[in-house]
Amino acid sequence: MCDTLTIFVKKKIFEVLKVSPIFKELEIEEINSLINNCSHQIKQFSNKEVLAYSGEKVEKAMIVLEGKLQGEMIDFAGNSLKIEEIDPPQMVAAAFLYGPQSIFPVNLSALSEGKILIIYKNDFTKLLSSDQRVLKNYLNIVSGKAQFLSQKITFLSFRTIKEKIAYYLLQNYKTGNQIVIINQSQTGLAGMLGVARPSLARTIGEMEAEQLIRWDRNQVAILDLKSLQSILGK
Amino acid sequence: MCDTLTIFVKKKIFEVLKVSPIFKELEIEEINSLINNCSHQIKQFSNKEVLAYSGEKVEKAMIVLEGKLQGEMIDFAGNSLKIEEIDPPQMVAAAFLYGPQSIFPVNLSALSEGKILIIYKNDFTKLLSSDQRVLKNYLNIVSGKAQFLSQKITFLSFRTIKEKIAYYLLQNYKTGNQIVIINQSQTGLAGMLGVARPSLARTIGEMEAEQLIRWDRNQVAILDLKSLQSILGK
DNA sequence: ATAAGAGTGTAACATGTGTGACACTCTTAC
DNA sequence: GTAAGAGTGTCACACATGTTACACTCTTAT
Repeated sequence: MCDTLTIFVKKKIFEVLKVSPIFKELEIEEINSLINNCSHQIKQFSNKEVLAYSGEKVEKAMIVLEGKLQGEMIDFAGNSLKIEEIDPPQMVAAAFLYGPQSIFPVNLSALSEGKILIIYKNDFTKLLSSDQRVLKNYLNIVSGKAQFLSQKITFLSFRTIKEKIAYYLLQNYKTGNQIVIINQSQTGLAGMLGVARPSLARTIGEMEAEQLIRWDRNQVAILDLKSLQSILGK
Repeated sequence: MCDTLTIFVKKKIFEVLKVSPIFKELEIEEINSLINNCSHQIKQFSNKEVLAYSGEKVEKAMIVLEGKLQGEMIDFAGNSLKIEEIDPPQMVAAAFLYGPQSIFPVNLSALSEGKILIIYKNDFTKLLSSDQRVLKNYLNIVSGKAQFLSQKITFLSFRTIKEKIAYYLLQNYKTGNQIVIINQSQTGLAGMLGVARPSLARTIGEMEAEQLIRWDRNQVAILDLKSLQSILGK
């Protein structure tokens, strides 16, 4: 019984890995042989468990197989600024495995229970050099992370909440459709933008009063595109 | 005469490239043969010239050979937030050559006249796959960039100017020496921290009144290390 | 020496945001 | 159906920062 369970679990794992960015364009058999050629382990984590602290050395590559993790910066007043959420089949701290420091920039904690695949750095390096495609994928991931962070800086550089909201909406705005879908609670968005939740609500209220937008749950209607743009363009 | 000049210039270029992070551990002859196997060009730029605008597509790898460049974000009030300076023999926008978007995150402008080496993306990709060491170097550079940006986020995440100052000083503080050297004017520092200049001066004044520091030109004496740390640690 | 320019100290004021509090709605599970 | 929890709207208050303005020092070039 334990055997069939193990087989079942393994099968599921490889299905997750197959759609993982790091193994893009590889077949399950290829992934299997690559993984089995380097030592690795599967770790179970529970909800709210902290998997790594900011400042800790990054010594292993981690890929989320099940559940959800989050990276958050703890500022020194004890408040936390959510940086990103990590779902399967994403890699954790990909941009911090190499480089001059290789130190966790955020606290890594679990938003639910789940599983991760762990490969130690040495083994991961071998894995990278053993397949050109994996290498190319990894490059794309790391560059993508840098771009994500750069994006984040753009956000934090805005002074007012109104600017942040305008920028966020215009980023997710597709021409032709006046509705922007927010797949996040207002509370979550506040964390994302690095502002206090009541302040966000207040500003949203102001922007509704000005007839710029209509905020409905997770749907936001853009009422006055030009004025919204002029908040940023002025 | 033109020939000897060319040879002289070429020699100088390869000396710069030899100490460049991307060609670390390679000999001049190896670099020469790698470069000559892919099409490239040398571009002269003049002071204050803008080499790339934020949002533009990144299609080429650039390495600064001479002079100084800067990346700066222009916020929508027209103020600029300096992000980093790029000296020879650094690579420009290394983290934005690959990845899902490959778009310049900042305006790239010249702080002096100088020269850059340009290699188009396709050729650069070939270069990467043709030498394992170059590839490894590139990985380190890109990861380093991500880490730099992450660092920057730490800065921008601080709420108060006092926190920013404390963080900045403690970062540049070497144990044993109570004096931190600021190689920047107060005005420049204000730009770096993303705050208004009078506000910075005011806060410095407050911190001097509290006997935390003594600010003298570009020398800052740390008077009360523990209290300074507790600004961040609280 | 003198003028010009950059960098600095400082003040009064306006404003945007965080804080803490409370009531209300909506969802979910039992 | 009901209770618990998460998410939301809103308020009064405190406070940190930007803004604008002016005077002062220091450096540099003429």
